[in-house]
Amino acid sequence: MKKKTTIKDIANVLNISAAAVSKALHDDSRISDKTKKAVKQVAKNLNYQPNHLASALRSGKSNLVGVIVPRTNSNFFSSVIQNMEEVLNKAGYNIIITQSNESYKKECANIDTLLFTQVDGIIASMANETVDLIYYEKIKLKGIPLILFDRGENDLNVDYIGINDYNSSHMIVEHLVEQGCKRIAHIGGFKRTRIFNNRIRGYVDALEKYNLPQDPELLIESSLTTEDGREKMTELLALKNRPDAVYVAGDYAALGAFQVLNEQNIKMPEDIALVGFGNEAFTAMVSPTITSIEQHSSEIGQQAAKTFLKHVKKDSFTQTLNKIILNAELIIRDSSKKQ
Amino acid sequence: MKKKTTIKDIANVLNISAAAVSKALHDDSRISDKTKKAVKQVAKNLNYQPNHLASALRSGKSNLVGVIVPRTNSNFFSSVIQNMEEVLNKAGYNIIITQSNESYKKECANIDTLLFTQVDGIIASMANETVDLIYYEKIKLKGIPLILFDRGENDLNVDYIGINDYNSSHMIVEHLVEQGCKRIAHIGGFKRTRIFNNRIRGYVDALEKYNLPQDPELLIESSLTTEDGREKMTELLALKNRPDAVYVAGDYAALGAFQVLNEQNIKMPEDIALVGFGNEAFTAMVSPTITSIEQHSSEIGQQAAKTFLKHVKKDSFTQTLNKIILNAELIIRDSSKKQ
DNA sequence: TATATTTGCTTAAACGTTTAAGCAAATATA
DNA sequence: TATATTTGCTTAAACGTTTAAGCAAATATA
Repeated sequence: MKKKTTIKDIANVLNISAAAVSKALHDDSRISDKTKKAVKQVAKNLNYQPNHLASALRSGKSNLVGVIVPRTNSNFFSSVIQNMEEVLNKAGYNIIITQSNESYKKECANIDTLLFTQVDGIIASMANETVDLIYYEKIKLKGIPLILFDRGENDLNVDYIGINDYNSSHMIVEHLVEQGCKRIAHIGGFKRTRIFNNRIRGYVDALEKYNLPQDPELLIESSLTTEDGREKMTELLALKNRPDAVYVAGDYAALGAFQVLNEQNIKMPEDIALVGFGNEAFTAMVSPTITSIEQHSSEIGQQAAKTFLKHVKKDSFTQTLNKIILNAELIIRDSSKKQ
Repeated sequence: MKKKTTIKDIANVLNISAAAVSKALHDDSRISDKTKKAVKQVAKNLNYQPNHLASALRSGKSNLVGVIVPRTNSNFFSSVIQNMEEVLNKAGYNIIITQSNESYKKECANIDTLLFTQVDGIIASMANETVDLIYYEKIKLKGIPLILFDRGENDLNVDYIGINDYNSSHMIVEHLVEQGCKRIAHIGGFKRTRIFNNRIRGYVDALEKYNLPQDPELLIESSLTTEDGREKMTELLALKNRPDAVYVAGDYAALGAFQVLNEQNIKMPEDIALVGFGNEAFTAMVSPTITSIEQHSSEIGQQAAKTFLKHVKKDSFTQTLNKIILNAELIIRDSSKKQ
């Protein structure tokens, strides 16, 4: 537990100033190659590790990017994070991952933590619960870039990267119509969340387009947990006039619905066709496999990181609503394919 | 993007020294209640946010704990992290999560990042690839606590929290014997990794105990990816004398094995009984559901956090091999239950 | 009432960097 | 050869805290 090597230790060895050492380590053009070489050699010999806190304090840059996700325990988010990290690492940034567990309170605490840690920017996807944007406004007020992905809000007027939810719903309904389905139900998220509202709008408009019945019984909002999926599917099965297809706006809820159908020996897709959203790994594992929407998580992660880097490159920037909308892909599997 | 409020701003408003403000905010006993109240009120009014970098630099404590996991995208690790976080947050610590993606190189980079960020300690689970412990020695040299969980190494002589892998294997073999299985194969991890070695030893010793054949063909080492599971199961099926049970040392590999069995229409458990390890969510989702081992992730997370806190509470500590071994639980499901 | 202790602050330095300003020596330009 | 520019450093201050040391006033103790 010996004392750490500092820039001053190096300076003492070489009989030069600490400032010169700092500049040499940063390859400043005003330092001779000879000195640079010597400094780097001594730094190595003494096992010098720069003190990140000190440099961050002095320069006002922490080279840390904060990430907030509802949970890391999902393919989508972990893949987004992995790709984001790759791009940011190359640019010299490290990331701090925090999870909100879909709780507004935890999300606020995470924002405080990240601001407290003096991150240079925040990339976030909002919790389901989040309605009040005051904590996100705090980030903007701090003057650091805020980038949202997947779950974002137009009202914040910041960069957003996501898929075309409205079109995705269209694709799903279209696919189900092609399979011969006539009564298509939708277990959606809450309308107050923009992406779920878009999925609902897409669903409704697509029904209209294909002249299908728009029974209010068939459109249900929920938090899209697995438990919600079970519950809402049970409700749908209790209807006098059952649906012949169910489109669930999230894979975890789709899994709940899937379990209920299996338990009640209702055949997919013959009796009821099922479609999820998110292309979680388990959709390809269960039997029958579940049709779902691939959201291009790697692309989203990369774009989010690049957007952040674009902001920090300029020394001044103004946050505006700037959306990057990717097209999603429908992965057709057994739960909806009637051949 | 107005300038940030500092302790000095508060001091100026109240006409006291910055030191007094700092002490008031930390409820120092030598500051009057009146001053404390006034300071806190002004802090609130000016929307003061403490500068974490400055306090960390001065006090030598960052109140940050680094976490390294092979991946966050697994129930086990995300649950460990969640529980760890809860305990640490309560004690005033925040965590920085990094993932190695099972890569030794990435793991080393993560260690550097965390040390660079001046974390007060590191809690880690090693990548499958990791053999060389030099980077972990770096952490010890820095004098900050290092705590390992799940995938650890005795040679490092640090705290470790994990389950009893040897006993778990015993439980599994015992269960399979009870189901009438006679030729039990094991798709294990690499022997060089301590936990997988223990699982292999447990498997071998249990076979001996129950007088079952110890055919070298039936013991296979791998990286335990889903792809490995597919491959190794295919190898086992190609044997002249097939096994009637397969115990896979990881759920992801078990899933690969499961897929091959399903594709070849081999009935579980009648033809071949299957057991995984880790109790990942999907083991309860697939059909038939897969028997697995629950590792008590929440307990592991809490214990790891508490162990860290125990270390930082004392101002000096010596790292020694100190193991907390929890008992795992066998979750019996359809893939191995012959009634 | 005289001395000791406690209370409630202040002063000043420090944590390890970075950076603006400046200066002497070396080199380039007229 | 005289002046201008460049090179290669140094000095000093700063980032925003915390903390050891100290001091006057208030309070407690003998």
